[in-house]
Amino acid sequence: MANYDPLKQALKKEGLRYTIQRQSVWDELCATDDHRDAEEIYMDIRQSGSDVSRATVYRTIDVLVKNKLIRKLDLGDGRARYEHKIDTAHHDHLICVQCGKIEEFMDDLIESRQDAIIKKHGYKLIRHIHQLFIICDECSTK
Amino acid sequence: MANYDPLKQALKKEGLRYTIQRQSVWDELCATDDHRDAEEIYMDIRQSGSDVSRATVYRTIDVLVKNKLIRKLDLGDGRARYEHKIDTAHHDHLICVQCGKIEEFMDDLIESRQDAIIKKHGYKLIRHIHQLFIICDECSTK
DNA sequence: TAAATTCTGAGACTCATTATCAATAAGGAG
DNA sequence: CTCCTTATTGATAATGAGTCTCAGAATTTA
Repeated sequence: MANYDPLKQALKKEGLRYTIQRQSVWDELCATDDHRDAEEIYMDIRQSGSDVSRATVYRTIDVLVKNKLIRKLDLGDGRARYEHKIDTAHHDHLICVQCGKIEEFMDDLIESRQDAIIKKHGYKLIRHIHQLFIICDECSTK
Repeated sequence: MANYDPLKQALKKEGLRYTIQRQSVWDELCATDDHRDAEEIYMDIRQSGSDVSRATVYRTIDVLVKNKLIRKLDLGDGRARYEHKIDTAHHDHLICVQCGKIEEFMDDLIESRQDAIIKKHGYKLIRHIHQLFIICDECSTK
């Protein structure tokens, strides 16, 4: 159908109302493939002419994460980053500890080994985090 | 040599003094194989009869992490956990999202795939985080 | 022993995130 | 379309892990 709208679907599922603020947050998240923190997203929304409070940005992000429209990344530096999941396949992250650049990687073999480990223990996998902290080529030649 | 003392070695390397407080923190960290947060470690030190301030616990932990005597775990819940690295091989973690139990796993194939990915990009691996969030067998039968 | 330097502890502070609550807006009933 | 109920918003206070500050205590060096 032409009107497939993941935001409205998620809100309906959660019994929440559709508002311009929530739309603005979602739009901003979809606007780039970056990995931004809440403050950056908040500032970028203002930049784009909309006005949504920080509180609403945080609240909306929570709903979107819960409904898997966006992914939350914890890089261990105290600020969560977010990326949208529109038209993206599963991937994990390479993070340059020097310049902060974030790239994505995916390895079927690693994924299947993970599953095997879980199965061996008789556990159920809920989610996983796999981050490779590196020094990128640009940073290492400086 | 019989007097190999990793704490004293690390302190010397950092140009820091040896104190009873730092010894207490190190002793407490070595006392269990648990994955405790700073507050738990602080309380356990008091429990054991010593008295070290929270500030000193945090400060000492930093030195120990920097010198790889202990490992810091970030589970994404806002509290860092610590585990000592005495007589332990490299491993990653399985975390039950229900009961919080933490187990360890290690897979050579995954490790080598990681290295291959880094090499392919021409990067240098500094460290990695690989966490499998699961529901353990006990929790799933409840 | 004295002087110089490092450590410690108590509490103030930071900073990302969450909670509070009065004012506002959405959505349904009529 | 208007009223009414209920959810949402924004401003700001609160939270909580972790860090910083600084005066007094301890250690090392001279």
